Amino acid sequence: MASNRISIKDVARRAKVSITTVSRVINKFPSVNPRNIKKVDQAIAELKYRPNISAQRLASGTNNTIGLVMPGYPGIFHSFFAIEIIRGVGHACESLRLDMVFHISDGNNPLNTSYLGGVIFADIIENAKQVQQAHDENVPCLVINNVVEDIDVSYIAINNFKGGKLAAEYLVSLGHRRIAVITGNLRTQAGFDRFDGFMKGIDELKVAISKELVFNGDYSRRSARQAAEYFFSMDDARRPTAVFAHSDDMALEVIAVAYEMGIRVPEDISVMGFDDNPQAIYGPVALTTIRQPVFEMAEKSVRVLHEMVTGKRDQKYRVALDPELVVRDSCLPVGAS
Amino acid sequence: MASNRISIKDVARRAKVSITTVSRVINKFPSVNPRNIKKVDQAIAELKYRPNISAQRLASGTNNTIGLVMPGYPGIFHSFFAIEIIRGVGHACESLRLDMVFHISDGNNPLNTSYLGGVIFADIIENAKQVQQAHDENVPCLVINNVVEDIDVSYIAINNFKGGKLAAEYLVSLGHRRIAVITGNLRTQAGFDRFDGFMKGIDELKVAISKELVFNGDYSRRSARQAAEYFFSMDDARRPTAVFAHSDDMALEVIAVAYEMGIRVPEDISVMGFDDNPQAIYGPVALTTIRQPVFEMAEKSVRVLHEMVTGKRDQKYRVALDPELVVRDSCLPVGAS
DNA sequence: ATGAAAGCGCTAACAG
DNA sequence: CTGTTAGCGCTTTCAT
Repeated sequence: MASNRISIKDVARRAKVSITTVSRVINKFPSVNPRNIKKVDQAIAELKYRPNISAQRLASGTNNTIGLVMPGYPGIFHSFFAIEIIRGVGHACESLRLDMVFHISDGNNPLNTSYLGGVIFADIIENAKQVQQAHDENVPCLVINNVVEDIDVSYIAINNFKGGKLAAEYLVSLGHRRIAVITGNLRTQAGFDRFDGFMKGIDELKVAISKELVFNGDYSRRSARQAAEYFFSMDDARRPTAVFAHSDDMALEVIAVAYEMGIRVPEDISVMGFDDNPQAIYGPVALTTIRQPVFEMAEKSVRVLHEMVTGKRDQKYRVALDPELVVRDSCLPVGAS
Repeated sequence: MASNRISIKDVARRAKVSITTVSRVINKFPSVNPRNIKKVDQAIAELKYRPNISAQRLASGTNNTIGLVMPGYPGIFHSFFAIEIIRGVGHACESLRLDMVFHISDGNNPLNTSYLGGVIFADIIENAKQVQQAHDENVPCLVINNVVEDIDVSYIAINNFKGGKLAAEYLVSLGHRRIAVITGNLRTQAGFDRFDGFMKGIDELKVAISKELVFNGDYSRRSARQAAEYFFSMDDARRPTAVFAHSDDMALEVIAVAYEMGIRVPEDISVMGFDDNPQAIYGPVALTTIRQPVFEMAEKSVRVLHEMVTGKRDQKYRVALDPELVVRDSCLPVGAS
């Protein structure tokens, strides 16, 4: 432990008051004589005193540490999603003066929640047990990016179904009929729902999509490249006129492959992404995409959790935020080149 | 605080032993009767008991929480560097059973280190004060990615100067004479050193580089795109035959722009990166780059810090790791197309 | 407005 | 191998 030898006693002695008074000024009780406040503040400064948080927590029985547990599967850290979550949660913790302890988990080791005021699960992938456990242990918890039905916990999710549908409707409205899709990891709820929403949307509009235009990706650029090479090597009659990638990153890769092969976007083919990653604005074409408010979701999750931890909220918080269509330059009506 | 009412006393009562014995089995003391271990473990399981970490810390005077403070400037979170740091630190904490509290900082608010066993600073950008403060407060701390001379702290850095030089030497050995460079943020030590090393390397080899071939970037893809457009619009006599981007991300963007403009890599122009980002292997050409072991550096930093925190290391740890050249397919001898 | 004293839940001598 | 007893540094009654 850091040499933090000076304790509240030293401060009290130096300020010639009781430790209780010192405690009071530390915790900004209103009932302290201004003179004493001054003396104590001065003593604190001179002694470079910093309260021992473990002691504070033990004595007060409070805990403003929250855990952020992220699925640890390979590649997640390179995704826009993960970064935005970390940023959003980190930012909110900073402003609420909460400590965030960060956990990468593959779901195998049980989570030690004993020193956590609450925990935020960034998606549930292979680690539903941990959520169940936290819930069983009565630790306030909240799940991000996942509509959870089987456990009675709070969540803030994105309506990915609607996002997929939005994409389908937009592309079809542009006259596209041969629309390829590069899915995310279908074993995740987000991946599945986007695909599901897209297909249902297509279906409702009486358009059919052949199986060969569905490429099972995994959010990686690598899988997008494979998909693009596959689609672009098709002969004219079968080749898609539009491709909907389930992440902006993948869409960007599709565009890159297109240019490498001398195919222009959007003139020769329309490309649509999902995320609204700012990176996607500065390429050769600004990307048309489905925006999902990840940062906001992450921030909100901290605020809600904090309310639960502090007892200001007793009931569960369960919402699915709507994504929205962001039209930029990478999609054109079919035949408009 | 999470309802964690059951305490060590309850366990002791239930197992019919003293709380000390319970404490001993919790902390895996070797000297406990197997029978008692069993009884205690059972009681713990039945009661769903989880020790109160604040109490443990207060009583033992230890603290296995470490802080990771990252500079909060825009864009950092989208960099390979930041992600690798988080991954590496997170991973090492996981295996050392340390808690990592994550801090995004613009360097303005002072850092509260009172509950931190130690602190890792991921680079120093605008926040040298915080490092100084932690050092003054006697909190074990370690700086990553920065050779720090003016404060007496430990650091693990990368020899970026050497990295830049390596790039210069390789490109020159390939016969290139008009070599463009897209720098990172020159106000960071890493950015400056890479550039410095590169220029010195060029210089030693008696090659001159005109000012117009130096583009002041900032690690963003956006700046790389600007740079590429600028370089590629030059007439044949002035146009560079190779470009060295100070990050793989930027190099990838250069390649993308090249293909968009019908310029082939490496046939028409050689491109070199810096990082060894796995993303850079799957593009149209596998990227030749300078590898810097960021993940390893991050992991190592946790281990070293942990030694400092636990008193197993008393002197400062100060190293600069060597980067290495990774030759793949994006650079060709000049005129070899 | 202030202080004395009793814990918070646990670990660490110290005996036995 | 086990239990008793002090604290760790702070907050919180309860008096004053």
